[in-house]
Amino acid sequence: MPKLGAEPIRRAALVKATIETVGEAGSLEVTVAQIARRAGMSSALAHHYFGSKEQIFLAAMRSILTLYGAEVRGALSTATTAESRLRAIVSGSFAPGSFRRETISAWLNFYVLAQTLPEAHRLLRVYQRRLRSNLRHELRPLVGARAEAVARGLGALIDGVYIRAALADGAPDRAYALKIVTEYLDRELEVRE
Amino acid sequence: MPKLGAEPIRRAALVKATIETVGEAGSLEVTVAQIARRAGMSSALAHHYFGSKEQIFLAAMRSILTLYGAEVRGALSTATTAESRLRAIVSGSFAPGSFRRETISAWLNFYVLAQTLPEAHRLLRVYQRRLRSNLRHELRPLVGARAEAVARGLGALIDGVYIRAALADGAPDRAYALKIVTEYLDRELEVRE
DNA sequence: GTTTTTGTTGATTGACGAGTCAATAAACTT
DNA sequence: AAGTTTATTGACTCGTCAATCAACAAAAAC
Repeated sequence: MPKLGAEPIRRAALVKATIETVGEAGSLEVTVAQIARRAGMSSALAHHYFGSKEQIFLAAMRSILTLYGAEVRGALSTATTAESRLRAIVSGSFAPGSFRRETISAWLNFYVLAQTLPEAHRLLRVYQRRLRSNLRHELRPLVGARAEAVARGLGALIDGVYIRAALADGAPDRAYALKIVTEYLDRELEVRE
Repeated sequence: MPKLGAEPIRRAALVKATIETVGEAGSLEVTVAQIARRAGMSSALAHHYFGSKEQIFLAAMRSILTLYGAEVRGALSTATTAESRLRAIVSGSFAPGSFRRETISAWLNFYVLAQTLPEAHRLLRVYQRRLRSNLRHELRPLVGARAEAVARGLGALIDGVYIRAALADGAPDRAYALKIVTEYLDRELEVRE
C-alpha cells in the first residue's frame, strides 16, 4: 500500500484535519484519534509523523498563521499608496480564507494554547509583531507620531472582532467585521484631514 | 468537624480557587482535585456541592461576570453626564478587580468554554448585550445614529485589549489598556465637535 | 533476490481523572 | 437519647487517551 512520498501529503492532511476538528469541537480537547480518522489514517501514523499531539497542534497553528500572512501579502501586492496598503492589510485580515468559522474557532483555541505552550506563544507573538510593524509602517506618513498607538489599537480591534465572531452563531459576517475595523480606521485618518 | 452553614463558604472558596487555578494554568485542563486542594478540601466535596466540573466552571464564570458588572456599576454611580458615564463604563471595564492576570486568563478560557457549553455561551452573550446596550445608551446623545456602530466597535476593542493582555507577559498594564480604548473613544467623540 | 527503507496499523500499555459510594462525625431536632 | 440532617473524605470504578510496539507490506537499492 505504501505510496512513496506520503509524508508531506499525510502531514498536510493532518494539519487540515486538526484545524477542522478543533474548529468544529470548539476545543483543544480533541483526541489524536479523531484528528487522524478525519485525515483518513490511524492515530499511530499521526504519531509516527508528528511525534506528539503538541507538535500536531503547533503545525496547525503555523498553518493558520502562514495562510493569514499569505492573504495579507496577497492583498498588499496590488496596493501602492500608504492608505490603500493599510486598507489592504485590514481587509486581508478578514479574507474569506482565514475568516471562516472553523479557522476562527481554531485560532481562538490556539490563543489559549499559547498560555501554556511556549512555542505557541512565540508564534502568536511573531504574528502580532509583524502585523503591528506593517500597520505602523503605513500609518507613519498618515498619522505621524500617532502611528504606534493607532497600530496597537487596530491590532487589538482586529483580534476583538475575531474573538466576537467566534461567539456569534451562524456564518461569520465578513462585511460586518470589516465595517467595524474600517470605521475605526476612517476616524483615525480623518484627524489629519 | 462539621460547622454548619459551610455550603456557601465552600462554594465561594471553590469558585475563587477555580479562577486562580484556571488562570495560573492558562487552561481549562485542570482537575477538580487541583481546584479542591487549592480551596482546602477534597475533590469529593467539590463534587458534592457542585455536582460536576461543568457546574464549577459555570459558577466561576458567573462570578467573573458578576464582579465585572459590579465594577462597571460602581464606576457609573458617580458619573452624571453621558460622556462621563461612557468613560466610566470603559474604565470600569479595566478596574483592578477584573483586569488581573488570572482573571483575564480565566476569562479567555471561559470564552473558549462558551464554544462548547451552551450555558457558558448564554452567560457571555448576556454580558455582551448588556455592555453594548449601556454603551449605546450613553452614545446616543453624543454621536446620534452612529451609536450602534461605535458601541459595537468599543465592545470588540475591549475584548481585543483583554485578549492581548492575556498574551502579554508580566502584570497586565491597566493604564496602557485604558489608553488604547480611550483614544478610540476620543476620536469617535471628536467627530461631533 | 535479498536487504533496506518507507509506510501503515491493530493491539497494548500506562497514566490520569471525573464521578460515586460507603463510612465517619458532628451538629440540630424531637 | 435516638434519629435526622449536614459535612467530609479515602478508596474505588470506569472510561479515556497519548504514546509505543511488534508486525506486515510494498517499493528502492544493491
